[in-house]
Amino acid sequence: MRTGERRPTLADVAAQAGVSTALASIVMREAPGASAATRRRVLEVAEQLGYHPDARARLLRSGRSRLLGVVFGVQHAFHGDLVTGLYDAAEDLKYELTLSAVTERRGERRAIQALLQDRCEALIVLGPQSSTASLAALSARLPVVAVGRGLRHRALDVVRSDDVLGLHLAVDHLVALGHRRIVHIDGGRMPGAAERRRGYREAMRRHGLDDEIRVVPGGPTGEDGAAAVSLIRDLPTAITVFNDLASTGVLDALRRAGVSVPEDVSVIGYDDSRLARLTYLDLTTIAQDTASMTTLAVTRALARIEGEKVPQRELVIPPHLVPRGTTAAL
Amino acid sequence: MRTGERRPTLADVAAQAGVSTALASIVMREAPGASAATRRRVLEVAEQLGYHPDARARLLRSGRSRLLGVVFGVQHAFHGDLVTGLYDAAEDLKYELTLSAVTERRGERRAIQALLQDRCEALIVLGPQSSTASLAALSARLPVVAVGRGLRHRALDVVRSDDVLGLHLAVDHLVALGHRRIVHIDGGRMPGAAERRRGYREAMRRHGLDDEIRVVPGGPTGEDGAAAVSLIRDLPTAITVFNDLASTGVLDALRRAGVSVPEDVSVIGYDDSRLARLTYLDLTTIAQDTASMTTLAVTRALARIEGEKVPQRELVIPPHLVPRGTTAAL
DNA sequence: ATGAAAGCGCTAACAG
DNA sequence: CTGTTAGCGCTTTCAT
Repeated sequence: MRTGERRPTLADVAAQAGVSTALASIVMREAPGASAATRRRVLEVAEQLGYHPDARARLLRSGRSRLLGVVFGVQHAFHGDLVTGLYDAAEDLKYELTLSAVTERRGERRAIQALLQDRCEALIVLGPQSSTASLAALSARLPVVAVGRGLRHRALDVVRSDDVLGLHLAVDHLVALGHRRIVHIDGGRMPGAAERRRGYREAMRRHGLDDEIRVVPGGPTGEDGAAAVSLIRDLPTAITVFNDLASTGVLDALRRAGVSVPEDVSVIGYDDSRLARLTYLDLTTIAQDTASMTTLAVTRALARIEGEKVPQRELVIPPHLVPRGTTAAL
Repeated sequence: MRTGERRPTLADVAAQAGVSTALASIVMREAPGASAATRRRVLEVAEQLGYHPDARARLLRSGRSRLLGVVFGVQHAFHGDLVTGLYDAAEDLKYELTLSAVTERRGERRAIQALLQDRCEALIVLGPQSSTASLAALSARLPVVAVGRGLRHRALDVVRSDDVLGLHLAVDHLVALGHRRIVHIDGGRMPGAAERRRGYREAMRRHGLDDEIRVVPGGPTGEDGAAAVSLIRDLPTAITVFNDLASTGVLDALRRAGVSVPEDVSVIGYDDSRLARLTYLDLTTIAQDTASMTTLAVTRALARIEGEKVPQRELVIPPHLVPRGTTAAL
């Protein structure tokens, strides 16, 4: 189906339009310095020949790639939201995004390697798994922005959600509804778990509920949530859970135990994932502000590329509560 | 943190190692024609200098990009599985994958455009949304493989799952368990819905259950599934549902109605999504063979690039049943 | 086994 | 406004 001929080059277009390649180049990249007539003619020929500029040659010559590398987990629903936001944020800036996925068999190291070969000018790593040290080493080569995980290193920019605040919001909401006996189901060693745990404890204390503090070991999966429920000694009136997925396990375990939500027990998740939005789950949850996070990540990457001075390496974005059907007044 | 110096080029490595760039090039791309000693020395210097080959220059010179463009929906969980499979399939071939995401605000057209500028040699489009005509037009420029949606056009390669067979398997499974009164909840106008509907009807007839055929209008979402349940007149003993997500709605609606699964009613979903695998859902479902689909998609793309003759434009992969906890003998 | 030279498709100086 | 010249960093003949 394909024509055997090679694809047209700028030289072809130029020749066909009867101008030099330099002039054709000016037209193609909409640079000033070509007459309207020429401009029209070149564009016409380009269209007719089906010419598409060769991004690689272009970038090779201009010395810069104008590429922002994004490392993301392709199985990770939340990363999908972030990638969407990143595209939006990069939209009008004259930078392109290039994606490199982390899969079960393709580690973060390989994903990053591919991006380096593409000569990206900065890296935005979603939920980085590499060691702080190795990312910091990378940052000697190009700016690295970590999103969603709080790495502490002077060479790394970090954009993350304020997980401590997230649990403050959750507990405040429950207390406002009259709850006092509130249990937190923990996320173990997952990124963010420590902060959420701390946020829970702080908020409980702030409300004078020191004696009610109960942290039950859990994890990130539905099973973890379900298992955690069975560890709870006397049923509280409300539960804050590490994330939405674990919450679904919690909801299911409660239901099996004959406990109604939110009549008997209120439940709050974390992430505002698609799961939480399912109408029949209708999970009250804490939403991370992906729009702000992605915009800031891109802005920060560009600032580093341009060599601007930036005041702080870490940007902490406040999340917000999304009240839905799994929380109710006592 | 970054050193101000430009990144090392092959010439730097060559000079430092005391060889020509040509020789250094041979070493870097593991081509034959360099002594072990040279090889070692060059590699050593490269490592020490932190040299990374410039993919763009490399490809520019060699005239080919050895790039396979992949268009995928970043929000689409199933696409995540496919992308993972594609990376695996491309692993040992000397082609690289380059991803371009479709988001709510970044249409398939833009995603494809970016890939064209990257000089991909073939396009693999997951769940294409563009018109058959526009994809066919594209295929005049480079091979296009559509995955997961059955486009019928002589210029397009298609790799998809056999949805008709999928529902045969579902119905057969239920019949083997003693079910006869089996309802199908439909997917409306979604890709694959028509085939699944047809597969249901065919299988029912094959089992002599013509009189039991009941197709209830539904859709792809959880809500659709829940709504469909309320449309069912007299409760059957089993339900086949368009997909897993809708199945969760079905399960929830049944539960609310006091119907136990699988004791009273068996339910089968479709996709074997992560949802289905959640232990507390434990949904019996039909799994698409993503490994085969992705392997074949890559193989086919390469065959087209190499200009091989291929017997058929459409590859239909059989799915398989994943028996779990939502189906039981009558 | 190694090196010299040419050039991939394009853009950036500089001339005119 | 337009053309000429020189590469970007690499691979590929073709010599040696």
